[in-house]
Amino acid sequence: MSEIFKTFPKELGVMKDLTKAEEQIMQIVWEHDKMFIKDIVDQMPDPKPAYNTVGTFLKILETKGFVNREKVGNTFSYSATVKKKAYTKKSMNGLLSNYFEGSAEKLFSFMMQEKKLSPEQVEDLMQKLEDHE
Amino acid sequence: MSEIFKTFPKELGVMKDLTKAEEQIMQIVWEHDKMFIKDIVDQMPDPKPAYNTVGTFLKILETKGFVNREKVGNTFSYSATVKKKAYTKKSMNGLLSNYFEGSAEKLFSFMMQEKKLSPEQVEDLMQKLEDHE
DNA sequence: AATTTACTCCTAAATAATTAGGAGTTGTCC
DNA sequence: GGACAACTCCTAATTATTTAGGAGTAAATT
Repeated sequence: MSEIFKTFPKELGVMKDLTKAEEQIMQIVWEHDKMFIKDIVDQMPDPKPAYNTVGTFLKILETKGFVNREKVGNTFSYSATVKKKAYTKKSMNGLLSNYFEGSAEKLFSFMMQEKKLSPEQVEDLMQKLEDHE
Repeated sequence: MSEIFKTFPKELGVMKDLTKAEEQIMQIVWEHDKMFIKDIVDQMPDPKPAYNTVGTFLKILETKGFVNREKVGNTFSYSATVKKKAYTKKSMNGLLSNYFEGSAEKLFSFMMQEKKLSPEQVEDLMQKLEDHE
């Protein structure tokens, strides 16, 4: 693959948004490499949707390019094609631009203020990250 | 106000989600303390929605508890009742739990990896925050 | 005082998202 | 080999969201 295309992965440019119901299914698919519809239904919280409901969403997700289906015996298994990390990035960018003027610093500041993380914890974390590089 | 109620602000428990169109309006209302419908329409990007469309959303937002309207002369002005910060918190919590297993540390790590922020920038930021306390 | 303007309130059309049923196929199990 | 289970594909009903028109009112304009 040429270098140019690495700059335009599907994950960034063309990626659609997920609706809530679609996202719920993706969360399950992301956790399990390959899944059958019935296994997805099993993983859903009560009240569990009908088998065909999940099937419908998988078809939508397939046309949106989020999953791929593969014949296994006489049925199909589904797996994520868009990685969770890629969608996370997209979601973060949305939140960042709508709520933090696109500034990651503002986001960090917000998170710390909300007492989710103390300066000491950030210090430790940073240390670990620096060590990794 | 008694101490007890500070524990259960509307912002945390009962707060509804905004749809995309509603959120777009709120973004504008959040930036301006009090607004008339026509001023909101003016702030919308092209193609601008009809006056009544914005009015409809403001009514929905009022029933959802996000805005308050106030008679000014023979018309109404609208202002946000849910603060942008409160909704930001809710959105962040959603993202956090869906994409970072509820861990702010994981979010921080992700953000740094995505090169939105270098360790040095975090260092500086933390310094500022510590100075503030 | 008739016309225009700017708004209100109510209503509904159009589109998108969610949910699932029915008909048909294939394989399995007494 | 008939009954049942598990699946596919197609279709549609229901509900939520988005969009804006129409009728009426009150003030402003000429």
